[in-house]
Amino acid sequence: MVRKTKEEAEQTRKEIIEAARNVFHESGVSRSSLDKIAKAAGVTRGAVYWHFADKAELFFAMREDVFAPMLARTDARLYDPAFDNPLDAIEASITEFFRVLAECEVVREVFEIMISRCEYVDEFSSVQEEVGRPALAFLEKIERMYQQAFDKQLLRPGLLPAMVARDTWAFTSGLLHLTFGCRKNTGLEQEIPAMIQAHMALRRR
Amino acid sequence: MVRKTKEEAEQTRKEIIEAARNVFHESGVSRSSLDKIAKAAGVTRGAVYWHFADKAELFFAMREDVFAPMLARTDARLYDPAFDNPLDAIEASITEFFRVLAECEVVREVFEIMISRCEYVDEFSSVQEEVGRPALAFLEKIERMYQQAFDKQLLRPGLLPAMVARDTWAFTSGLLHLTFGCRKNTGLEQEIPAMIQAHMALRRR
DNA sequence: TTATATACAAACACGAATGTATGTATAGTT
DNA sequence: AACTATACATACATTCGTGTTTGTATATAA
Repeated sequence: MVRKTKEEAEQTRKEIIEAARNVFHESGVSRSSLDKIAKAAGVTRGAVYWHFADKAELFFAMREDVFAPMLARTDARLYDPAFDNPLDAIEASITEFFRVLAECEVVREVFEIMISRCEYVDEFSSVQEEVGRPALAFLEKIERMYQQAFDKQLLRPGLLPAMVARDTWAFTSGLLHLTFGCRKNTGLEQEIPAMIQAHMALRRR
Repeated sequence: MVRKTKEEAEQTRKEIIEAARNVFHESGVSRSSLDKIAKAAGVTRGAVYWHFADKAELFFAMREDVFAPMLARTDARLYDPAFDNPLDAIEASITEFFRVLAECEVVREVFEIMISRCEYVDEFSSVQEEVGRPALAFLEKIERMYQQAFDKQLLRPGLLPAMVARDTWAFTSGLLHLTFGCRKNTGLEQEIPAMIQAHMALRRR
């Protein structure tokens, strides 16, 4: 029962990625042997090595599957022409990010793996850059939006776009990390939309 | 040349912890074999197993060495009676945290290990709780401080202590994570004091 | 129709890491 | 002075994971 059709092969590829996500999330990346992942996917290591060069490549594939759509969704809100107030766009974009995070378990698992179940050394140190780049990009995007808000006199007087952008940048990053770090202790997730709203209210005129 | 004196034994214990920190930081916790750590410390695995039950216990010891003093220093600022404005105390406490982080490489290495070179599963999942607890405690502390500021009418009108506390909480966490995530890309570290000041200025009357 | 590349499974070879058990010289203790 | 616990070093056994190689049935292209 070998030599599947192309569609079937693509299907097993997806199943391997899904299994990897589950095993990574359960055991951490380092302790997730390819054999464990293969068995979780109902295949052997042969199949895994056929589709992916090694564990790192499998990890990257898993990550890319959820990262790109996430960026697309948040950017769609950020640049939604329906908002004539840039501050509303920023708020909507961040809110959308955490909404997806709360609603989609796959996304949540991948983020949790990347935040607290992966060691960024050697082959994986590039992951940190790949995560850092969108983070930097996000900073630049919202700085431009805040600049627009500033030009439109929508920012509270005395506030500089660069500074409030960095503040929002840190706030967002912290919120993301805290959702995973202190998840069981608090009902933080329920409060997130209110926190985002309060954060933005701080800088509205 | 065995059976050292008690002081010498304590010294090798410290050297093992220091070696562990270096190796953890270089290779990540998972890929740091006890043999590698032992050799970095100039001893054999026998010595490591004599002082520590396993890698996790060694990790905990390394962490505790820098965590407790850090908490003491930031709390000292937070509760410094010299500040009659609680907002100044909060600002000083956070500033102090990042000042120590910038100045002390040992502290920086340990935090970097904990943030991006350790997988929080199995034996290490308890670490996440131990880190989450002080984080929660910090939230409660600054919420009380903000409450005092509120009572003294030092908070900008319309702001609720609980909300600004959470905002500062997320901001601080994000700043910490971003210093390691985007370190090489930007000169972020230089800007941190200004960012903290701007963050606090947002909520001052 | 035949040939070939595909999509895996199965087997192999190797290193690396762990935990433990044992050896041993000496600092402390009585 | 003799004894014992200490502070390691050394050796052993075992497990686990990886990368590669080989085998093989079949989809697919010619």
